[in-house]
Amino acid sequence: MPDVHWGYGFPIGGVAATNVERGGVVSPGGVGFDISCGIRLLSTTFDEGDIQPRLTRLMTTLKRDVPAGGGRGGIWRANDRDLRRVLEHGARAAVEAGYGFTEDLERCEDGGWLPAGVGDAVSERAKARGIGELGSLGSGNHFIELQIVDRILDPQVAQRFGLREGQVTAMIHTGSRGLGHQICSDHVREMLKALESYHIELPDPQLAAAPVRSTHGERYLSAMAAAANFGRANRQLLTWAVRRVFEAALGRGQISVVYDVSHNLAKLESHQVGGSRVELCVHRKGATRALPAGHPDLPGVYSEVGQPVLVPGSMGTASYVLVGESSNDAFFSTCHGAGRAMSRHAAMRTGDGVELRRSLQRQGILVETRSVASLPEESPEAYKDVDEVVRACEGAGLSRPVARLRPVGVLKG
DNA sequence: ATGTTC
Repeated sequence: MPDVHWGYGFPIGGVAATNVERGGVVSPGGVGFDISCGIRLLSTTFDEGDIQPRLTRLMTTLKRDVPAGGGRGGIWRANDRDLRRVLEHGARAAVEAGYGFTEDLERCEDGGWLPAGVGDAVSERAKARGIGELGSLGSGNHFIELQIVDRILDPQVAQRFGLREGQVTAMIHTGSRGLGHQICSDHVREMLKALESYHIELPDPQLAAAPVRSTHGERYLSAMAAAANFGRANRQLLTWAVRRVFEAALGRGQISVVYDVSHNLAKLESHQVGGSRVELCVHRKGATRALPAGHPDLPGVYSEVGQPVLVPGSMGTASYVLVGESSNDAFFSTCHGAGRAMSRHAAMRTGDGVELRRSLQRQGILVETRSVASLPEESPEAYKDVDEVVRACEGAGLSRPVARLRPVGVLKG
């Protein structure tokens, strides 16, 4: 994908499909450490004029109510049984516990959950790291952003997505936190020990892999599904927090899910390859699934137009909503964001966090964070131009732009 | 991305 950059084992912005029936492998490095990291977009019944006078209050409350940064707890004080339900049922478990509505799930990839039996493929350590982080933002490039629909590029599709010019939206970017990270580490280690038994030779241990149809492959995929469920429940819990914050600041209004989609996941999918249907294990790492109109896996509400694709820019630049295209020849995948142009280390040398925050504020973007000092890691300078990335995807026939969103408030981890 | 090195 055009937002490609260096990553662990596989690049971020990469799509790799393996043929399951012919011994194709699954590789944790092809998914990434932050399993099921992804974006959820919320539409609101509010307009820019409704939130501008209360923006400071909205952002302060959001910062107060959303645990962010490392090890700061989660919204849901979950017990072992709650965690188990989350690992097995994802966003559905969060909704059943009162953190949202059944309608939310309809507008999530996979209905918000993948079937996952939680055996010993999810280690006790992974569960211990996850239980206190249910409903937390994390750090790095994770954020909650309040945006204004700046431009509608495809009116018909935008209408179906529930988007109109001047409308307030909220974008949530987070993943599976320490739990997903631990699952990735655990399974890379397990697979490395088993390489010889599968006759796999690798140029680099970061490419650790096992056949999809093998003990190690199946164990990873079931743990990965549990982590994906955690990530989706996490975004559902943050949705609940956003709804509460809006209600406290602005009173009654409606906040709906536009879509929720992962950009770090491997999925078993059926695709047309060389004239026949084959079962593939499609790894998307920093790449977003983008189903075209008419695809059977789409929820009914989007079946006629195609899947919403949620593409965040960098902090302080626009984000996009795209839609899947039938001309997509990348196993129905497209970009996932602007993509880094600088390493975190190089980005830290571009300037001072306090100054960056001030400069964004001058552009009408209120930034709240617990760590101003690390803000330059996420400086817009450190990222590619999202408008160009989106154009490249359109030119390649991967996806088509539907709406451009401009930020007014950002909560960073 | 991450109890930023088990």
